[in-house]
Amino acid sequence: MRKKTSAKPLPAITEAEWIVMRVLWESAPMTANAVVAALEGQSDWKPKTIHTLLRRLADKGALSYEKEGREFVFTPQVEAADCQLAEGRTFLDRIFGAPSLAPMLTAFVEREALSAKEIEELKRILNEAGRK
Amino acid sequence: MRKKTSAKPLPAITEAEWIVMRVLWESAPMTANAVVAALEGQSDWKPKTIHTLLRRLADKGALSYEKEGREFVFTPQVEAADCQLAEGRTFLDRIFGAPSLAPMLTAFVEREALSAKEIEELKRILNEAGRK
DNA sequence: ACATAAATCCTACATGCGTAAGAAAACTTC
DNA sequence: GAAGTTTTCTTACGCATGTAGGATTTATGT
Repeated sequence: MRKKTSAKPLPAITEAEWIVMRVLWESAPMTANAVVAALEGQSDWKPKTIHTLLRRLADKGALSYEKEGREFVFTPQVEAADCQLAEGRTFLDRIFGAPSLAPMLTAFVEREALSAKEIEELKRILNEAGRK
Repeated sequence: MRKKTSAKPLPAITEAEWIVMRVLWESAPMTANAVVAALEGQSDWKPKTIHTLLRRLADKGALSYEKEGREFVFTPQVEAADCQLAEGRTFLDRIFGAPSLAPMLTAFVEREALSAKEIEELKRILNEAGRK
């Protein structure tokens, strides 16, 4: 069975929202306060700001929430890899004019932005990909 | 002599502006009208809109312009690869939380978003990078 | 030089996003 | 069941961005 069969359209996630989503993807389900606590130190947002972001994400379907005692508990409704892939394609299109990784990799190489170690890691990832 | 010595801060380029910059990087120097003509069909912007984008890009130093007869001629003042690298790092940070290409490549692989041909091309780019 | 056409300069406006305060509701504890 | 505390809901506001119209200036042909 193919993966893409039911492909619901992914919600647009803004820059600030990505920070929140990354926390959720790592440790969901989480209460609003747990998210606030997790972001302590990583951002200087007021709790109210984080609540706003959670609500907006829930509004657009990126998160679900259900009451658990006194607090809401949030859970991602979209998968990280799907959103990352979609954002990646959009990004490549915007910056390089084509949804392919090659021009991006070329730009990094051209500016010597990759260490030897990173190059090895990327090769390893590609080799595993090819072998499947 | 190192490359980064004079690193002036790159201007922030918005989504719409990237489309204009890509045209300029390909065929600069260009008059405003040449840019408008080049974007004919690729976008449904009114000429005035494109003029506004050119002006904003000039304002922030991404383009220079000088009068050539009746029209201005625009030339990029920043290099594509530099901007692409900077945007790429920002993007990787925003989406994956780290400025490394590996997580992005992993996400693409994980979703089987790369053809065998693309994988080969990426490997080739990496091999050339390593050999320098 | 004057009219005309073409270019540039200034101004504008809606929407989205980052950021958050204040109001209202709900749960807890006495 | 009233008071206090904690959560959620409603509302807001400035700035950036996409999108462009109108006013003004500049070149050009006669």
